[in-house]
Amino acid sequence: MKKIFFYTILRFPLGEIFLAKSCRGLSFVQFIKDRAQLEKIAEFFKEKDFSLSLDESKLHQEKKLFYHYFKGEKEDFTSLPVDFISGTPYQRKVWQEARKIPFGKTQPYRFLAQKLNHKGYRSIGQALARNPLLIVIPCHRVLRSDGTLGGFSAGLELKKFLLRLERGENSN
DNA sequence: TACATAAGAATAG
DNA sequence: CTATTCTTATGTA
Repeated sequence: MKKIFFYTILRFPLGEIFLAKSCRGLSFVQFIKDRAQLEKIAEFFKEKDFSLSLDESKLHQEKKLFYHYFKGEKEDFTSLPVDFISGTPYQRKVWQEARKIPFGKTQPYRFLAQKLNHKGYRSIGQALARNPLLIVIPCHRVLRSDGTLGGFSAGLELKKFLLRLERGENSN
């Protein structure tokens, strides 16, 4: 029996975002850079033998949250049910820890490492780079210890945009 | 099993 | 600023 996912695509100032959820919760949130990105996503679901079905109505709640968020309103995604469809146990631990970073705050990678009791800071970055739930898992709020941004899988521009948004400096 | 890689950090020069 | 070293999960062979 194939697992079924409902998806929709929503617009925001920098482009489009792909949302997918299962019956258990939100599973996938990705920035769409171009058409190739969409095909990669479709392939990912195909390889996992998951079926995708366009259904906006089933994602009504999530869409509302994102629209509010992009208007600069303080939104809290922590109570939203999620359903991880990828990731090792370690990665999921890092993701769950990262979700707890509140709106508008930033933390160094070290902060997450300390919570997990080790010094392999780089593996934290590796885990966040595979974050399947953009924004819901706020990896854009994780910076380097010296205050520089570090990296971002969906592009540093997006990371900067999200940080400005949360500081209410979304004028540029 | 062995080795290279990664969105880091601390330190020395 | 750059170079070096430490660290650890992960992917590849």
